[in-house]
Amino acid sequence: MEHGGIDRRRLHELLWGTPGGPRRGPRPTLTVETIARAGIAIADADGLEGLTMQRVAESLDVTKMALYRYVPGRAELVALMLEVAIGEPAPPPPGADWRTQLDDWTRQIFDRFRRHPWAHAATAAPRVPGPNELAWLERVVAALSGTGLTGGEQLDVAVLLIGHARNLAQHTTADSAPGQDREAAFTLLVRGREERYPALAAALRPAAGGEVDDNALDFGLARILDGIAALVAARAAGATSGLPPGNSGHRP
Amino acid sequence: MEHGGIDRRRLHELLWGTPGGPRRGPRPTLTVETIARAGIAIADADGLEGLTMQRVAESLDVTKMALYRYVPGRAELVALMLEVAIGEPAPPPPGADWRTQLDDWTRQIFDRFRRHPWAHAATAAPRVPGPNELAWLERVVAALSGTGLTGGEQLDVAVLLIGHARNLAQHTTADSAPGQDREAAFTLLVRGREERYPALAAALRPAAGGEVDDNALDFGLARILDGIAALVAARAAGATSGLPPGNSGHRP
DNA sequence: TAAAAACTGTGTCCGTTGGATACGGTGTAC
DNA sequence: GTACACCGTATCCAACGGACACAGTTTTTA
Repeated sequence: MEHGGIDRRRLHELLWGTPGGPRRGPRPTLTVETIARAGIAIADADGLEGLTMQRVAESLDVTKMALYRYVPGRAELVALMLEVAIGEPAPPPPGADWRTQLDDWTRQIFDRFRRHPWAHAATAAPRVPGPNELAWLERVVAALSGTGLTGGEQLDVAVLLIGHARNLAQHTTADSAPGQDREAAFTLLVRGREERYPALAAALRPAAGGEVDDNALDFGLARILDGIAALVAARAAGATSGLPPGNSGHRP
Repeated sequence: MEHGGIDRRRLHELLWGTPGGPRRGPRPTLTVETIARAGIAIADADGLEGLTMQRVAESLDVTKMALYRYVPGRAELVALMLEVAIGEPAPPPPGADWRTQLDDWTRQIFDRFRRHPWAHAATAAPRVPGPNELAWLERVVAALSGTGLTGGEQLDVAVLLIGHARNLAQHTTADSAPGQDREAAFTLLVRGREERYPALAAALRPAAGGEVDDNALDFGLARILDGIAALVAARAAGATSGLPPGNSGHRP
């Protein structure tokens, strides 16, 4: 199944189209957003593979085929669900510097992804971005507009941060502590294979210290923001001496 | 479809089990690895939703049900495909410092993910790691064992780097330049909506500079490694003064 | 050497899925 | 008022993952 790809034209119209004027015929009993919210509820509970057109229709008290009057197919429905589930970003805290804004931004989008575990799989393929998705992006770029970073670099920062948030939201499966499950599973696998994975065995030993308060989201975010801060500082220093904002990577 | 979850016990046996001694009955015509490689070829060409048991069986000249003698089901097949497609990591360049090693490591796993676009979707759900996946992890931890980072932090670095590589492998869809498609698509969407996305519009303006040689992988990787370097330096300075390796995040 | 046991690949069957299509009812514009 | 556009529904279909019983093949056991 998965009959063909997604209908980009209709999806774009659904994401960006205006409500439209008066129309003929009977009044629609549903809305695209209503359908999307029903799908979100199902996917939140049973994951993306538990989302069937039948179940969505049942939860709305309509027939399965009625949904196709609003949505071209299942793939487009998932795309619309994503746009609705991500929602609008909260307004930035006024007067905060770029680092505080990006820190806050990453944690917010992390929360959204964690609330909807299926969102990770839904964003696995290249897709048509919706208004909300662009609004989130706008916030990152706006936070960085004061720094010396170029436009392309600002977008790269957004890609970097959203990737980290999304990745960590997947690893943190809501139920227990962020790193606890991971380390426990690894410890079981490495046990008896210490000669094959010596460094891993050493790292998993309790004596390695620092496991308490381990939080992969905080750790990675702090590292990323540190790295961005270093670049911002370099740009600020270079701008006064007329240095062009060229390649600042450390590729050996 | 997607009949139930994956059979963790059989998958663990398939990933970690030994070849086993002599067995009764007719000799098997297939191998699990043969099946996995056939699946990889199909998924590489037509994506994960083009992967059906029927097609895998046809490409191996057997019946669909014959595959179930080797693999519990489709989900487990995908997991095995992932382990085979990722493969063993290349040996680290001898004598390289941790930064060079991690840089090299990230680019290598980025390449693997880019070669198999379906791998991103295959790693969307929490899974049972295989020997190869653990070997990749081992390399990161080994590279960092000389630094002052704790075991948990070393694992966090691995999560951070693999997340970035995987994320960028998705955005870079092999065909064209890494950031070109992205910016072109964004520009089209923002056009006519500059008042709604002002910062984004400014960032996408050609006058923003720096678009040339834009590479999101290089950019993010350099930022991450810069951030890790700062932590390593702080740990090295703190170790001589007896500072405990506590929280070094910058949460405001 | 004969028989039993274990394992293989195959054919048949089933429930569920996404989706196409044709139909009758319903509301608006001319 | 009437034609037309739109709605929800009922029916139908192909493709999918998988269960199950069966017949053939090889090794172990008696």
